[in-house]
Amino acid sequence: MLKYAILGFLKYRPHTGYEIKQTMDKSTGHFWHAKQSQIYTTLKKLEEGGLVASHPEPQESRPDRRVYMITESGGKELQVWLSQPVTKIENSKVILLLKLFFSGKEDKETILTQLRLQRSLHERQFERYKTEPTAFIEEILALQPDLKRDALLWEATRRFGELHEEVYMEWLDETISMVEKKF
Amino acid sequence: MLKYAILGFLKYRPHTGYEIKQTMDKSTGHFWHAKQSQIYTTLKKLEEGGLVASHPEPQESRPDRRVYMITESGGKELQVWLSQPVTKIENSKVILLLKLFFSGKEDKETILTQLRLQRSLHERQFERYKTEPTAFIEEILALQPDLKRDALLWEATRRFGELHEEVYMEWLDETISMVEKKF
DNA sequence: TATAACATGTAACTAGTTACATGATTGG
DNA sequence: CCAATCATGTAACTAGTTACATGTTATA
Repeated sequence: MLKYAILGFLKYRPHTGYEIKQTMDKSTGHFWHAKQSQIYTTLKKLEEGGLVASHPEPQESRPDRRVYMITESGGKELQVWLSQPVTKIENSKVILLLKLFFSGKEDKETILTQLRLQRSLHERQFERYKTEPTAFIEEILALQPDLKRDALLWEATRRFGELHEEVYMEWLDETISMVEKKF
Repeated sequence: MLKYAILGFLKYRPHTGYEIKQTMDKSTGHFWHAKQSQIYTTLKKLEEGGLVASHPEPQESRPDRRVYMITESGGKELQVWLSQPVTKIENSKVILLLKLFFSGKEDKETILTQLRLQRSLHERQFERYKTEPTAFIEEILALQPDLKRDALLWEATRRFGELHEEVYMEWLDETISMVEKKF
């Protein structure tokens, strides 16, 4: 899938591997991410398959960069993927829930510490999703006002993250007080 | 991580690989799942590491089963894992959002079809989370009333799934009407 | 009579993570 | 002067998926 994320970013403009990582972290970070190393290996595979093309760009006083562009065939592959509906819901993996599920023999305080730590982590994340992707969207829209439709969808994905963090905190609060009372 | 899920189930009672798959689907399915093949290979690795032990159980008129039990060392490893706090929030991957993010050039109807299909899938899933794990919890609690504490936590994880599906639907409705109006 | 459920496993593959290796420049 | 940023890549590994292989029995 990272393949399509990369093609998607390159559709807007050429990127180096390093830049893809940065753009990804600032925009799709809360629903799609990748390590730098995986980005480089995937770019290589994409180039072998003719979906992207690259050229080295010498820089003064900086290491050389390799700039990647999407090819016509890459554009088509992206388009086909985008037009296909997602026909199933993905089963996610949540380590916290797995641990909690098997924690019946743990003592009350261990569980509460666990849940309270998560509460603070998600609170921070919630604040992030309200500012970071918003800044990203406004920044790009100021330079390219023709991306209004894109920006509406970007905002929708940001909103998803916000709602999810909100409900996560709600659930943590609910669960913390349940454990406090009934354990 | 599947390793810990398996140890967790074996802590309650011995299971065959086949049974682990079934139990997992009915209980942790919405936040932890695995393919049958992965369960078998993981059991094998766990046995090599001495964390579980197995013996074959001949059956009349059925293929033989291999029953796995947790060992003392396996119990300890589980215990250590359970007591460690989860110190970061995991970055999830949501294909639908990735697709939506790059769909600025798709036409309105393609996007709406996509979102409406998801709406119906999540509605079905929502109904499931309200009944399936509940039935599982009650079934076990009827046989083993000493698992009351465990059952409280199981119910909390079920509630998480319910809340998440609810907010997912909320977001889909919000996004569908946004696309209808502004695209 | 067909298909779902029971039952176990291997092989090949794809995806993703961690660790290593290298090295210049800028800002505090 | 130290940490962060810029910049690219490989190797080894872990996790997970797909496909293949085999065979019985209960049930609709």
